[in-house]
Amino acid sequence: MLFHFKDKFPQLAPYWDKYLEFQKRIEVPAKTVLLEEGKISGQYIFVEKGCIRAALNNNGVDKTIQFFFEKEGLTSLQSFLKNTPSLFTIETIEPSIIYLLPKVYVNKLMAELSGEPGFLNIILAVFAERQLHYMHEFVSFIRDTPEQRYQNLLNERPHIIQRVPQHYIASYLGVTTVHLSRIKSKIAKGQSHF
Amino acid sequence: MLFHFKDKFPQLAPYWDKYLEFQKRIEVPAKTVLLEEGKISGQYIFVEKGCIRAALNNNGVDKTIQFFFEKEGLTSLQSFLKNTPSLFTIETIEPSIIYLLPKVYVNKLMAELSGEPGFLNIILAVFAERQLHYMHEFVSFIRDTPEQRYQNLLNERPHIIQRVPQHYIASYLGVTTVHLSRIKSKIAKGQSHF
DNA sequence: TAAACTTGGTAACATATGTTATCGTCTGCC
DNA sequence: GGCAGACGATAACATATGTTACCAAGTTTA
Repeated sequence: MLFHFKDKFPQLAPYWDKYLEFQKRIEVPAKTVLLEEGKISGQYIFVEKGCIRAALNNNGVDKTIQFFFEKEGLTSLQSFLKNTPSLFTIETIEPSIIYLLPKVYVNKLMAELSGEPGFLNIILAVFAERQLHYMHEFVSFIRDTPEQRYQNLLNERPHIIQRVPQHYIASYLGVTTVHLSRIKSKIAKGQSHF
Repeated sequence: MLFHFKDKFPQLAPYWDKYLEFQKRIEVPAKTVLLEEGKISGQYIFVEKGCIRAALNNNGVDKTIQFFFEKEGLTSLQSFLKNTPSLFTIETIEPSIIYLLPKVYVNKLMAELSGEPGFLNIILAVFAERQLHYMHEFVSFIRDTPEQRYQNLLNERPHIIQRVPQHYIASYLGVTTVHLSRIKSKIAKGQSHF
């Protein structure tokens, strides 16, 4: 969960280089499944180029729950830490270049890093960020309407709307593709009343 | 963020005792505000007895986002760590007995603990749990209907339904009190068809 | 003890959102 | 070049959910 912070925390860079040889670089087309729902996650995923989504199958309906882009790392945390079946699938949206680091090396890396001064603060910052991210997503569902969540996406993470097919965004916002279309057309009409 | 794990991780117990003298014990009635939305969190909150909610004001509408009970600890993490205005209010639901530990002591405690062997694993486990909690809440909004979320509450955390007034639960589920009443009566009808 | 407040149920109506179906465009592929 | 599938817009109708209003039973408080 650390490599995507190597720019933010320069003291991690040597470790990145050291573990580079254990990472498997793969170049894959769109819609390649990197981790299947129900399987156990055995590796950490780092996005060099392209774009990825996490999704789950709910009674035959595909629901996207998160997007990842260049320089971001991910895994199914719960599956990775607890060796339990992953609750979601991880698959590419665009043709992508991915680095995979097997779990054994992640564990070795963590053990090495635990001696690094200041590492505790780094790991706390990383985990706190993730926790706050999910909390904000969750609060947004309690507080905002789907239209407001779409506006938030537009304002705060427009790259998602630009790069990701709309039907993935719809389920991520908690609505159907039909309703997301309605939201967009409503916003477009509103803007034309200038 | 640690004291509520002192039972789970016995090696923390001595620190709990050591810092007990810096904790302020207060006994407060229901609806006592412990942290106001917009203010900066300066202390960690531990629930000895009673029950607490986190909530925010959205255009005059009160929305509950989380509940806490005996032996749980909490704070506005983002406000506490970053010294930014809290996004939510923390207030008691029932008359409660609360322990408050000022931030300076939390920091001291963290510094001391960082030398404890195995502490890294503990803190990672604690943060991972919280992260997964919020992720599950968030995924539930994408995947489930309000009725399903109410059923989940009934099955997984019935104590919430038993102890907390229904209008708090309604906003927590993302619906109005009227609709939660409908959900309950629908479920009751379903069950009576035996 | 009476008034005020809190809590929760229900009805009637309004709005938001889902479902199903149809159409058009684009893109990859053979 | 054409065909199949992916993607997105829209309409018509069905269902879910919100809004407002009213009622009733506790509970707190003056």
